[in-house]
Amino acid sequence: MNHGIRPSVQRVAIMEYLMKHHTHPTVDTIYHDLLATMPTLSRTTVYNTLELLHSHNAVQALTIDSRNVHYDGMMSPHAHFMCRCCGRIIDLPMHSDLPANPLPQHVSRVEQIQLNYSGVCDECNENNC
Amino acid sequence: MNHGIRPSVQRVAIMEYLMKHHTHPTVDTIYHDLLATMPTLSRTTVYNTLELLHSHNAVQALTIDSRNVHYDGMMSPHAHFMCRCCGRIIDLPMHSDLPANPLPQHVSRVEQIQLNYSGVCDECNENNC
DNA sequence: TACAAGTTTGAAACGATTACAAAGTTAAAA
DNA sequence: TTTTAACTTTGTAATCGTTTCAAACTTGTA
Repeated sequence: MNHGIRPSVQRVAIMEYLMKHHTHPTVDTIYHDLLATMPTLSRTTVYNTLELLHSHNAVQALTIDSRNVHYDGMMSPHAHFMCRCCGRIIDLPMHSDLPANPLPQHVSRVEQIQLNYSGVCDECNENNC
Repeated sequence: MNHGIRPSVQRVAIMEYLMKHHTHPTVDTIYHDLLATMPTLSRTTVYNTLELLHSHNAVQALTIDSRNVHYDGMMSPHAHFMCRCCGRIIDLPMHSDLPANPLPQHVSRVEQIQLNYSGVCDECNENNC
């Protein structure tokens, strides 16, 4: 559960935040939400911790949004959809057990796979936003 | 071929650059390379043009790299691999005709799909970089 | 209790991208 | 042609997510 990472108060709070909220938050969202209960929290700590968690494979760093990185505490294989209107990111099942293994040419090690969809979500489509 | 876009000198140069170079360049790479032959080219024009081409589905905007957007003039379905050491992005075949159609729940319109791998490329693995 | 290693913090720097207004270009009407 | 309006390019300045860095703080261990 702690992935060999020393569990400081801040790190635990950030990891718990990601386990609880499956909203694919950005650094800033996490920072602002946690600030309510941890008034001394620094944005840098959030950056550092997410980088640490990511490098220990405890969280995913989603690059679906070119504007900023989103984080995801759910590590089981699934895809993501981002609505280009409201920006929301939602989880999608990943049917096919994707081409992970037959190691592609020129590639020695595959460490991460992301399957990203984008378009318009139901809600935005109705509000033709 | 021109996707309903008025073909200014700059736009044609940028589109041709992407058709010729399958290196998934960033805005800055395109800007610098074209500057050699178009000394008055502005970085803003490159941004504007790529946004225009992208919105007309003439090019892909790859979000595989959280640092900056890369562009790809090849529109046939294929996946990408980015080496975390050298940063190079290479094309991979996309075997399985991916889950595009059975429209996922909560999604009204899928406009783009990206399948992104990352890890270490052969070359970097040898130079254990 | 003291020290060293590790962690957090906040300010400053960085760099990709966007906003904006002025100058330039193009196309079509008169 | 000439005029005019619409479109395009340009360069500067602003924005904002992220990184850098050093000082202050905390923790575990000697």
